[in-house]
Order: sequence, then structure tokens, then C-alpha cells
Amino acid sequence: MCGVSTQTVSRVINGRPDVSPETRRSVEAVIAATGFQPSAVARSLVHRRSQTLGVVLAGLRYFGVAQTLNGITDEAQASDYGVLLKEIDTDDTVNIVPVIEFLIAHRVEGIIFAVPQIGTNIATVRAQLPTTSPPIVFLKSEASSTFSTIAIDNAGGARQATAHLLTSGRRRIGHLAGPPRWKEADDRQDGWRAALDDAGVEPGPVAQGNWSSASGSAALDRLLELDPELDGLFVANDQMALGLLHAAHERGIGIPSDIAIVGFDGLDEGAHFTPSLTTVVQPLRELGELGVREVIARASEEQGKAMVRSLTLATELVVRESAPQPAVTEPAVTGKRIAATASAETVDIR
Amino acid sequence: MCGVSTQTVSRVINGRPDVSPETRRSVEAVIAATGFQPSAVARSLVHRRSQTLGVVLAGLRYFGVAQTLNGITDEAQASDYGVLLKEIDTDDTVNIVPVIEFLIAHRVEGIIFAVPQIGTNIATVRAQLPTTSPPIVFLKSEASSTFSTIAIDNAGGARQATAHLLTSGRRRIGHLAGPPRWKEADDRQDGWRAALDDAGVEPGPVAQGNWSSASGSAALDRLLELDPELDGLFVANDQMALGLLHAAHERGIGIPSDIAIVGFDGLDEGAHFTPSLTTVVQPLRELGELGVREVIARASEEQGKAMVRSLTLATELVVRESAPQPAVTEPAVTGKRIAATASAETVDIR
DNA sequence: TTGAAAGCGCTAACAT
DNA sequence: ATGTTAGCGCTTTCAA
Repeated sequence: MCGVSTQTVSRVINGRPDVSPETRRSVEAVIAATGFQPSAVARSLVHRRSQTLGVVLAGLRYFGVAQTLNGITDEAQASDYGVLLKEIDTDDTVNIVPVIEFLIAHRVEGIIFAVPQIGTNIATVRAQLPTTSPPIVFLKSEASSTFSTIAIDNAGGARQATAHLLTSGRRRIGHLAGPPRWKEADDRQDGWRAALDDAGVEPGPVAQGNWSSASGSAALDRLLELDPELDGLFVANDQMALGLLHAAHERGIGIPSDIAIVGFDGLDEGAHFTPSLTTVVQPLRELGELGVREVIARASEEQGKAMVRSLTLATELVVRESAPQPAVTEPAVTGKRIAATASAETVDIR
Repeated sequence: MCGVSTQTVSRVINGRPDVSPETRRSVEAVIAATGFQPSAVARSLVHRRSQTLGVVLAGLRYFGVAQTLNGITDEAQASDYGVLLKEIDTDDTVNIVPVIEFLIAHRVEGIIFAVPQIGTNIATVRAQLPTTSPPIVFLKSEASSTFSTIAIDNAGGARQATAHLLTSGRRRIGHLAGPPRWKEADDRQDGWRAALDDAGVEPGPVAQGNWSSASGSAALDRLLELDPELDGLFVANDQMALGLLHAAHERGIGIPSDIAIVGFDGLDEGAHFTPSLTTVVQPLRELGELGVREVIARASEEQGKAMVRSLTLATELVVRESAPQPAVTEPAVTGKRIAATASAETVDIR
């Protein structure tokens, strides 16, 4: 209060028209001089709007999560929202409730749940949710009739990867899967199997890794033991594929001459593996962006008609040296991108 | 108000002792039934404490930042703080002011600034800071007499990497540097040069990349053009080293037989490059953790004695195939870790 | 064009 | 052991 009432100051800050230019100037001068910053906290209290989104994350150490977070922060920024971040352990369903409660206590206007689905962890969370909560969007998890979800078409991408191996003439096609109970891992394995079934080709050997390069490295011997004739391999992520490439090189196994390899993720680095990696690219950044848009859309509609949407994003195959384009139709094109079929559905309820 | 006053409810929620067991139970029952969640916003307002830290990040797409964020969220969680996240473009000094103002408006109790120093961007920020602001800790930037900083000993790590190349008998040692104006890139280059100076060895050729694998790939030819006799190379980060490895393989250049390569970062994947990569590991997770501790420490001391600390964290050399341990003293040990000298100083002012 | 009053949801201090 | 009063910093409503 340097001459005028708090009211007038409020009007100046919010750029209301009904302030005399003179008063406005003097108030602005004082604000600049004192370095005064209006309290968003107090504002939130009266508006009952925090302009903040809650984000629950797991496995920032895995490739992709950072990219998704990138998309989230960008889109949130663009929509004038802040991001309140909570990181949890990948499989820690126990501690999820306090995390959600923390976010609700801070009155976030929506929650983006970017935790990979392992077993039934998502169902567990959904079951434990407080009766009253802001809209929640689940990323990378199975569709639900009560919550919006945005998924990536893992099965479709896997199918496309496997089809590519078949097209290039491979017939003993194995799979290096992700860890047990991860839905993403299961979906990719399902897609691999479906593509083989479609083609009437007997499924090759399956081994399981834990997403790490080390586990990929270790898997090669196991797979070759199961089938020494192995000539194609669909690997559930790029990091494991890197390990495999390394192990193959050590054992003098030619990639792709002996075994063609397709990865999954779309690491930029894949282009510089030795040999460069054919892989399925996930639109992870887009996943984050859409998550933010969806949760804001849900938050801004009236309470009555709770709308729910389930989206599935398509992947894209990038062909490189580790599983080149078959020469029959055209010469191998490095980095050629082939979009998988997209699928998107919308479900309204109530 | 379901029988009692708001005051009593407050007491129950905060677990105060002076509530009769009977009242407590009935209040708890109502809370459970209604799914009531106390508003942290209102609490912040009255306490003038938000229990929230602001984090400004850039380049989440680069390796390492995710790891640092990991450390930050973990430590914040452990200290019962929330994290309000803002991501900016790497070199965007213009938009930093609104970001800081946003965080101050939300009354964060401290700010962790995890943006790599490019040119004088840090100085710019410091100059533009509002007169009154919560404590700010700058990560990975040069020391300051007015703000706490936590850095990584890039020069020391680079020195150690280069010394390792010298020890293994290399004499034409080049450097693939990071992009211009990045302090981290400059420090690493300085360390490389210093090690050569110490040994009285003429510096080899220098090329510049942009941290990406692609730029590493492209740099090999340039370096060989500058010096066809090149037999050792210190690369400013692991991703560029990956590209180099790939390019060398394509040209039939033996690593390490023709050229020994040492990277910088400590990507886990480096162990599975072909050949596996000798590299300098940065304690990035620790960087984030220490940042949080430091900013909380600064926030919780009285206004009067503003204390400032500047810390430098040591790196560690991991020896792998791309630049093995010289055979003269002992056989190459894969993954052998050698700690660099640490340096840490504390400065109090006022 | 400006100010006064009331209240957002909570807690500290005091009173009962 | 519980209630009352006041106020955190802002905005909305109404009055001047």
C-alpha cells in the first residue's frame, strides 16, 4: 500500500482497464522498485485453480521417458500450466497412493500418469484412487472405461517389424522379450507371434531380457542354443539390441548376413550402432503432448458429462543395416520410414 | 463441519495430541467418507512455505540430464519437498526471466538451475534475477561469489582421459570437442590440452561436434585429414564416440589398434558398444542430489548470513576395450574404475 | 476511477 | 479438550 488500496494494485497487475494512467504508472513504479511478485499461491486459493498439472513418472533412466516428459513440459508450457513432478519406482504400487494424494492436496488440475504397466499395477492404482480427484490420464497402459488412456501400438509395431523380417526372406525368427509382467513387453511379443501366425511360419526361440544392453548381450547364446539356425530376431527394445549386436560381433556372427535384427524404440543412436539398427520408432514426445491436451480437456469440461477417450498411437519402422530392405524389389534404403497403421478410437460415457 | 469446528479438524489432520480419542475417531470417519484432502495451497499461504522446489532444466534429450533429474526428485522426495519443473531451450536466455518469475510467484523455497552454461548465459540470468528471490543453486556452471554452484570436474576428467591415452603409448592424440561456447566443452578441451602440455607432447588435431552421434561420425574424416598419423582420440561425450566407432568400422580403421578412443559421460551402454568404450563417468545423479541438499540448506538458514558454497565433483575413468590399460604394467582389466582427484571448496561470505 | 467488505481454506494464538 | 478470533495475499462484489 504505497498510496493506493490493494484493490487498485490488483487491478494494475491484472491489466484491468479501469485504472487511471497516472495511478497505474505510480503503482508500476513501486512494483518495479520493490521487486514485488504476486503470490500465485493466494491466487490459486481464491480461484480454486492452481494452473498446475501433476505428473507421475517412473523409470526416467529408461530411454523414452525423458522424451515423453519433454513433450509434457512443452505442451504444459504452451498451455500456461506448471508441472508438479513426482517420480516413483517402476513397480512400486504401494507408494502410489501418497503420491496421488500429494498431488491432489496441491490441487493440481489434472494428473498424467506415465508409469509403465506391470502386471495389474494400473488397476491397483485405479482401485485406490480417492473418490474425488482431478482427471487422470494414463499413458502406455491398457484402455479403461473410466479413465482416458493414451497408448502406443506395441503389437502393431512388433507385427510390422516381424513382417519386415519375413519379407526379407527370414524364416527362423526369434524374439528377445522384455521382462515378465510388463504389458509393453507382452504386447510386443504378441505382435511378433501374430505376424508369424499370419504368415504360417513357425515361431522361433524366445528369450527374456530386462531392457538393459547387458541382458541383450547375454541373450544371444541362449537364443542360438535354442535354435542354431536362427536367421532373424525381433528385439523388444533398442538397448538390448545394442547388446546383441556387440555379442554377435564378438562371436563372429554376421549381422545381417547370418541374423537380421530389428529393434524397438527408435533411439537416435541406433543410426550409429555397428551395424546401424533397423527399429520401430515410438512417438514418445507426441505421447506426452497428447497426454497434456487430453487432461486439460477433461479438466475444463463440466463435472456432469465425464468424457473418456482411449487413443492408440502408431509406430513407424525405420530400415537400416541390421535388417535391410529386401533387394528384390528395390535397393536397401537407409533410414527409410514406413508408417504402421494407426488406430484411434473415442469412447464417451455417461 | 460435521459436528466440530474447523479447528478441531485441523488438529486431527495434523495429529495434535490434544484431541479426545472419541472426537478424533468421528472426524477421521467423516474424512474417510468424504475423501477430504486438506489443501496444501491454503496451508502454504498461511505458513508462507510451499514445501516446493523449483527446477529449471534444459536439454532433457541429452544423456545425463535425466539422471540429474532423477537425483533431484529422489532427494526432494526424501526431504518432503515437491518439485515444480520448468524446461527451457538450451540457449534461451531470453525466456529465463519469466520462468524464474513463475517459480517465485509459486513461492518455491529454492531453485535448482540445471542448464548447461553456454557463453555467458549464466551471468545473464544472474544479472536479471529479481532483487528478492529464494536461494538458487547453479548446476554445472562456473563458481560465483553470490550463488552456490555445484560443478563437475570436466577439466580433471579430460586430463585423466588424456593421461590414460599417453600412458598406453599414444603420441598423436586428437580431440573431438563439443559445440562452441559450451563451458563443459571448453573445460574438457582445456583438460585435454593441459595433459598433453604436462607430458610435453604436441597437441593433435581438434574437430568440433554438436554432442550427437551423427556429428561424431562425420568428424572422423576431418580429424584424419588433419593428421593421418592420429593414434589416440579424446571425445567430449559418449554419443559422439559412438558415431566415431561406427565411422571407424566402416573405414576399416582398427579401434584401439589404430586409434584408441576415450569418451566422456559414462553411458551404461558404452559397455556394449563395439568395441566397448573407455570413458569418463560423471556423477550426475549425485549432482542432482547435492543440488537439492544445498538449496534446502540455503533456504533454511536465516536471511542475515547468506552462505554460498562452490563444489566440484570428481569424475572416474572406466577402462574398456576402446582404450585398454597398457599391457606393460598389468593385463587390461575391463571396467576398471579409477577415481580422479576431487576438489571441493567452501566459501562463506558476508 | 477507486475503496471497503467479505471470503478462498487453512493455522497460530488465545480464550474457554 | 474444544471453540473463537484473526489473518496469510489475493479477488470478487458492491458501494462511493
